[in-house]
Amino acid sequence: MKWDELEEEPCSMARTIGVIGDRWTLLILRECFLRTRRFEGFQSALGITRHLLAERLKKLVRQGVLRRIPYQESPKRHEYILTQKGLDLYPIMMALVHWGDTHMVDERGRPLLHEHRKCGKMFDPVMVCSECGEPLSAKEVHVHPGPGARPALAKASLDKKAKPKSRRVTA
Amino acid sequence: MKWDELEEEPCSMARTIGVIGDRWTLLILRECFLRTRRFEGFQSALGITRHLLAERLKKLVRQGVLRRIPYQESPKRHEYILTQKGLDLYPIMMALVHWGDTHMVDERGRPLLHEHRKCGKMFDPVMVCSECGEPLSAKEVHVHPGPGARPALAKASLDKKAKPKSRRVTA
DNA sequence: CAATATAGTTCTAAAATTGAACTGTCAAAT
DNA sequence: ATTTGACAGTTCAATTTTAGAACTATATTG
Repeated sequence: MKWDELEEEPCSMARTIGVIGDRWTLLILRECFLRTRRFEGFQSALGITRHLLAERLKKLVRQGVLRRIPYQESPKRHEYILTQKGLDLYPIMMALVHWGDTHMVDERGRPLLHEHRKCGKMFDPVMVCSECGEPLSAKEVHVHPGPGARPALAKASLDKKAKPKSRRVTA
Repeated sequence: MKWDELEEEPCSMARTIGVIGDRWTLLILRECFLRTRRFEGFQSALGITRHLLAERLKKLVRQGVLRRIPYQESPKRHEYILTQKGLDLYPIMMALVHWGDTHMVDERGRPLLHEHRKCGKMFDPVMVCSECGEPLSAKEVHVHPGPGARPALAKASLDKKAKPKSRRVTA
């Protein structure tokens, strides 16, 4: 499967993965949330090759996750800042950090603590139901096909002998 | 940077990315949450090459995200099911889906809807502060070094001439 | 006995990533 | 006036990963 195909899958998770689902992109986004804005900043913070960094930044701009804005003329220089679409990735970032905090810390404890400005306390992120406010767990959630679901495959038309070139990516 | 180095970074996000931060692994995990358990099931649902699938499943088992359990003798067959550590990835999955639902849907709408058993309603996942229950956004959160933080680099010891083989990955 | 199902392994070709050097503009230092 | 350094990339060969296809192995079904 090519990676641009991912974004056309009828699956929101696959589409998201098509945009941010690779290792360097996720690390670049971490830096964005830690207020890194410039090429050299990303490069020296991450040790990514300049080639890949340029490539990934270009893609994130194309996708509307980052905006490239000039911060000086002559020589023209730009910085990369999160758009609203990019800022909306925050829950994903926090979920990743929290899982690491829960399952991947060593004896020394957490590398970072998070303080919530509004209440002034150190906190963990909790994912809750928008309707009832209760914390979510996989077992309490049922999925239903939505309006954008792939139409159910007609079982009768599935010829066992046919060798499809690539199989579906969505359940 | 090698990928096993990621897991030793003093950054919970980098460590998490080291475990689940590649495209196929994320898609495999999506299938796990949709109740796929067997090799052929993953393969035909995803169209992943058998080689990579075997490799990724092995890694997820090694990391304690999946458990490999026999479901028949002769020929010995196993299925892959989520451990608690794996189930704890649920908020990450939901955050990915929700971002896609918000920013990547086409005219037809969402591919999947989610029903919360407890309250019976279709919902969106919302990330809130564990202490005050308010929804979180990047601007309201401040980070502090935790007990497992990398000790601050002594500025004086940074020799500009020294060419470090690989730069730090953590801010 | 041949075909099918399941869960892999092995191999080669193609694609992505690394590492290192190179380009170009401008400001500051010698 | 010339060299040095900061910044933001680009280019290219070598290595690593992934894709695609075929093959192995065990047991059941027709």
